[in-house]
Amino acid sequence: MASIREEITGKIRDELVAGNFEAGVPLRETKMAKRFGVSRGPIRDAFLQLSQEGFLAYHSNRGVTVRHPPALEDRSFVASLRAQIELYIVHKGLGELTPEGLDQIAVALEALKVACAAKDVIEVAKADMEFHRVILHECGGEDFIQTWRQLCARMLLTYSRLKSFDEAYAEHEEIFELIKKKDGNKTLDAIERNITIAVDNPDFESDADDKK
Amino acid sequence: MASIREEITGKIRDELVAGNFEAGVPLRETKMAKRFGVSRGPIRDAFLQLSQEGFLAYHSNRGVTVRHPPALEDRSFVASLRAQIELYIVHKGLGELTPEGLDQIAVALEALKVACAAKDVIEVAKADMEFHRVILHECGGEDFIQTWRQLCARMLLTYSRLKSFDEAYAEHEEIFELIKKKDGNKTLDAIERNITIAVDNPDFESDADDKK
DNA sequence: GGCAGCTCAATTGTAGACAATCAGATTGAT
DNA sequence: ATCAATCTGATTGTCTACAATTGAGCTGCC
Repeated sequence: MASIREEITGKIRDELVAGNFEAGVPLRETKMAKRFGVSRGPIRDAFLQLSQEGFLAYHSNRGVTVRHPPALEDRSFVASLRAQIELYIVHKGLGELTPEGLDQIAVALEALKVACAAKDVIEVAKADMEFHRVILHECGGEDFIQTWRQLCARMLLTYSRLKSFDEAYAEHEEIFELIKKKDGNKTLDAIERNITIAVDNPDFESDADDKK
Repeated sequence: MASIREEITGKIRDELVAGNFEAGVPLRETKMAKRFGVSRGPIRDAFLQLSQEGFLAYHSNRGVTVRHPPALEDRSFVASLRAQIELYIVHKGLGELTPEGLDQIAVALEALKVACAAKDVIEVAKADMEFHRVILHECGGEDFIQTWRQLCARMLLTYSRLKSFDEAYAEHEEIFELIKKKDGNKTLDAIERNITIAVDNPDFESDADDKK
């Protein structure tokens, strides 16, 4: 069973991904503690962790605020870094992928299928990342997951799958099929397309952030 | 004045960089708390933060252990990611660098000079990173610093400037001079060389880490 | 009116006590 | 002797209370 801190961290993270909090507004330890019916301790830990993950901005003695998404011009760079990590790990670990690993990936893909069918954007975002995470994990990329997570966090602050849900799922299904075939080159291509394609789309509000 | 948590985090981080703790051994909250004469609260926070930064490995209900350095084969990839971030930020922000910013960089460079003169490897490592950090900061790269920090942490777990102290300093001085001239291309080259050159050197113990 | 300094409520930072959890040792049956 | 269940000491997880810090509003002087 997960600790309170982990549970809370997950729940708050979900809400941040869902966009329930406006960028820049402060989150109060007391308020969150009351809301979840726990003491401030675990909330504090969760805030600290989410700050490190890149979702919140920590201000000494003044609490945390919801972090602004990256500037438009930086987003493709973030995506590029994330893609590089995934490609590196999959390239390295695809060979040693175990049948059990494949099963795990299949489970994650199934979750994505359900989320897409339900047209639940938040669940799709979570399942999308989880699918990629499982792949990295099974390919032995544990060492890079923290950094990968930070980059994902930045992307999730403006998650926007412009394609239809069906297409989004199809993309990931293709990746899975290629992984099963252990077709290295095609797998890498498919992953790269999947990560970078969603970024180059300026048909969203600019989210003009005021620095500081 | 910094909070206890921040002070403790810094001190433990320094010791980790210095290699005072062997990889894999657990750090105990109680022991640290006694050692620094504070309660477990700030220690806990520090452990959590250092885990996120990549220095420690967090195990649920079982505390933290000193993280193993990245596998040899992964190190150049880590360096590459770090270099890309620095290059991207400097490329973007070199133009808007203010005179005050230049002063800040000069201060950091001076600290590196002192550390090199003293032949204090730990201080050199810290000053080296701080020099780069200030540059990123002054070039408006605040948004990427957390990720950059993680990558640096991985590199610091096996910091080894094989060159002489004088050469190490000279490299950074060159970077500073090029920045002053706002010579974009040459600056980027110099930074890239500085980051990646220290990695391709297998004349160190392998640090053969057992996974898990 | 404008501004320096003060006051105070709100909020985060830290301490210390208690509860939950885990790994290793002990016990006991087979 | 082997192995599973239990016990136990050490360690982390959480809670409550208190201290320190911040920023906003007030006060009074110019």
